[in-house]
Amino acid sequence: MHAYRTHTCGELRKKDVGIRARLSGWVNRRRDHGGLLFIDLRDHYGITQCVVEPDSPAFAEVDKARSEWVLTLTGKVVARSADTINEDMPTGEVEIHIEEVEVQGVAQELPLPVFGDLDYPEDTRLKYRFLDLRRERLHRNITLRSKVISSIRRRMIEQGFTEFQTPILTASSPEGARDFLVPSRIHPGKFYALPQAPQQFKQLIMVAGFDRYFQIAPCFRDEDARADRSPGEFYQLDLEMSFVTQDDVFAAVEPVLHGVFEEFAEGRKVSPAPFPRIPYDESMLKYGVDKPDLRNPIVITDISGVFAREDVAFKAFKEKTVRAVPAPGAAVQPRSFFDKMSDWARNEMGAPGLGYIVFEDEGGTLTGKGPIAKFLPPAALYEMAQKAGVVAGDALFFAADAKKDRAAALAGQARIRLGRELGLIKEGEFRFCWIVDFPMYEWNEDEKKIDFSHNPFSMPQFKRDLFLALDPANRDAILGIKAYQYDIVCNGVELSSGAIRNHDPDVMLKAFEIAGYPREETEQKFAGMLNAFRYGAPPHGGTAPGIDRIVMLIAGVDNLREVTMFPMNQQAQDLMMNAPGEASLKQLRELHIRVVKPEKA
RNA sequence: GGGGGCGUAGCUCAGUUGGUUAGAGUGACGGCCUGUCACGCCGUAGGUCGCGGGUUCGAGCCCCGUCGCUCCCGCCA
Repeated sequence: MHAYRTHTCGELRKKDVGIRARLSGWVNRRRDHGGLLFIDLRDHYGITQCVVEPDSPAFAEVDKARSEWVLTLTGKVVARSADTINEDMPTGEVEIHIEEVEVQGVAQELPLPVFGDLDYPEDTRLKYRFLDLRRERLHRNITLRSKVISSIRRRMIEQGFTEFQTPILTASSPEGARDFLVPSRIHPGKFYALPQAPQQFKQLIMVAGFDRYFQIAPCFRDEDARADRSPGEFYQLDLEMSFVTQDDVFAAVEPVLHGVFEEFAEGRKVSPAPFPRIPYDESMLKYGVDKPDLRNPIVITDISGVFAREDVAFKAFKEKTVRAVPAPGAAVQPRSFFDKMSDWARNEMGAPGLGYIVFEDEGGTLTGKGPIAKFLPPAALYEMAQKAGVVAGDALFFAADAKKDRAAALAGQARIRLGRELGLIKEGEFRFCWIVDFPMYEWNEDEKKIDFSHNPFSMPQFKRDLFLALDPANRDAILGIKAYQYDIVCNGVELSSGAIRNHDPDVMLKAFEIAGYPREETEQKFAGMLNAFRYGAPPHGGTAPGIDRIVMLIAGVDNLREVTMFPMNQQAQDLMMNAPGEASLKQLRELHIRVVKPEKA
């Protein structure tokens, strides 16, 4: 008989009755009936009830065992009597009558109980991650993550993609985030950077003549954490293809994402391919964000024109961008509902307020109620209702600002909030969309200069010779340029961004020049890639959906730590391994590093 | 860097307007119990109320500072 087990703890069934079996696992639960002692033994696969009676030679030893001790139990598999069958357990029709026991590992009193489904403080969970991971929910999530990744990998390979590894110790990659640096021992004063993404490598893979590359790629960015953004490191499904248009990339990615979500949907609805394509400008207008949650039925409208009418006396909104956010059925809400929205806009959004009108039906005519309504004659009210698509019983909230972007953003946040507060968001659905035609550049008001608005390696949607001839001072023309740049969004979560890349060295130098980088600097900073592009570069493009966020959506959790095996805390510390830690003087000397601690304020 | 929330037994939490010896559940320990599956019953131990200072006759509670965690803003295209 095997030293540790003949079966797993999730394996034994009625058909096994009569055999002698050996199980190893953790004591999930101990129930002492004096003359009779039950041990629920748990391993990765499941739980099996084991029983020992006082006349068994093993009784005294089993009696000592406590929660989370590791035991090897040997005994006969016995059918439970009809009245003791546990239908909630897969192994509930049988139990083991313990004849032998071996203690493999004892456990101290637990700082974090494994049994039960209570919530525990994050620092306790992180410090004792190995205990937290034993618990059913986390154990299931991490297993799910693995299944999702193998499903992705299988689907990518089926579509003709090939997986390659790219370096972890590399040069700084220009994704815009802060780099993690690794000092070089051999080259004093020089540093490797951990890749923020394998961006340049995957483009070089295309230049190298490979096609359809993918990788479940670790990415490193030294930026502060959020619930859906781990500090330091995360994984992307990184992919790149040659000789493709934007539509080809979409057509390659859609079946993978749709397939994976469908595979683990468990009854939830998944957008069929092709996913809707929404231009960036349209998304900013209708949803006020570039990552709309399409489960939310609210659509924002621009009604600046209504407040500009001569017969509208409400001066505060004149000459401003006014966006209307419908609140379907909100007429029945108490006054406090509207006050709370306004408080929220003031306190959290830094807005002067959030005006509103409640639409009602009075004898067949549409009327408006609320502080602003009296400034609008019936004709203006009617025009507004028409434009915003509201009827009697609905309300309209107004986001107004002299700056278009700020009005859009406030409206977008109000839309999200109203959707939640009014219970309008349909659960049990995965609604995908592509956001396309991102602007290539944006105006940096602080530094009074033109910046790349997203990925600097995207191909501008502009005729080559006209682009090369652009005057960098022609701000209007430049800010109007769109890029072949796209995001994929699911339920308001940005899963990835991607682009058709700029593979033309002249266009690339020009693109950087417009953003204020002299040619020499671009040449030097991206020497590897620019150089490669001068020896025959294919048109190529790709994208990189975030693995962690995909698993979060599928697992239905709102924190990355629920789907990450060994996460760090918000301060980017590993409380279990005590990382980051100090380096010894010897290590520092070898690396030619001296530590200068910040002065305490 | 900034803002909100939290910090009381090993663990999860309660603790009224500032007022006697800070409680419960769970876990631990001891006892009883032969069919439980969150077993049940009885008992015992377990507390620097995050830390420091202040107000007060009196502080877990109020004030100031500080530390830790968390969520958000900045940042991350």
